[in-house]
Amino acid sequence: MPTSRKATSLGSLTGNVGFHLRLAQLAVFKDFDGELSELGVSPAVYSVLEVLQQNPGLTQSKLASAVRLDRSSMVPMLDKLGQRGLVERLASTTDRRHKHLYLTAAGAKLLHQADKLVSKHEKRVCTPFTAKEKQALMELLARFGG
Amino acid sequence: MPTSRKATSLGSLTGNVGFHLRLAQLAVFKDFDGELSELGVSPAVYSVLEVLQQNPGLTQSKLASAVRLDRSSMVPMLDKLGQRGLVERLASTTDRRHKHLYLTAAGAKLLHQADKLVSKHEKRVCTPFTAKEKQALMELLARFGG
DNA sequence: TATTGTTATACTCTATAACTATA
DNA sequence: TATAGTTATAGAGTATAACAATA
Repeated sequence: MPTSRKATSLGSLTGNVGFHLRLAQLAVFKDFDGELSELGVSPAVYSVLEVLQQNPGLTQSKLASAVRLDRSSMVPMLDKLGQRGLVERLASTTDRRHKHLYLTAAGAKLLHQADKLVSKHEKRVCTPFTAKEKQALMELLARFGG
Repeated sequence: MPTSRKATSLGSLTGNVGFHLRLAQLAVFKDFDGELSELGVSPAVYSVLEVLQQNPGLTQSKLASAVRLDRSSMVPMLDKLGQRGLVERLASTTDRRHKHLYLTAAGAKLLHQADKLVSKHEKRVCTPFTAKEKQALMELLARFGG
């Protein structure tokens, strides 16, 4: 028998939120990667740099919870960013368990470049939406408790 | 110095689609897992079972592209489902490169159980939305080209 | 030559648990 | 006892490249 030419049916997956979130994220992350891989900036790296710029001196655990990673997952990531000279870890003087995180000048510069590319990426990825629709989408997504 | 009590600011991440998609997916998949882990059904497994029920006899490559995986990633997954007695691979009689996939009776039964739990999960995860809002969300997500 | 399923392999992301040093 | 960061480890998920069988 020849393979059927009918389009594959997705059945109940059509109404499945998680499935559609995954497909959307796949498309969006792929576009992100196409735009920012030349800078060596993944979505996770971007979120870390951005949060550190907004919150200089943040501790590792607080950073981890802000970007929704385990604090143990933060360590190798910060190791790499440290090796690249983008982020500094400074031991706290008052509570020596804490390390305060700061973007270096190189980190701030890279983030600035990344911001421009992220803007392009966001615009491209959101071409299917009007400004109102994008706003509505973001607002709906936020309700999942993210 | 005591650690700042201010909420961590997310800066431009607030308007970042990919970041919000990730947070939403994290929340949704976590809920899915809480409901269906007892059945040994992950989101990926569920999507495969559902697509096979809808499209009996599908080949591996077509299944892979339907659920957006590489065909090589399909192999270990189908191995596991085969070992669990949920899915059969039948060599095609006409094109011996193809293998046609079928849900077994056990697979259909498990999917039926899963469907009920997925319904519960979907309802719970979508409590923040009216029916109209959910529909709007799904429609917006679909526009990413997923 | 091209395609299907397969294998071997490796990489990314992430979490869990246990350790250390502090508090 | 509790917390911050670390380490070691493992698991899931996924992809790439190359191979055998077949078309």
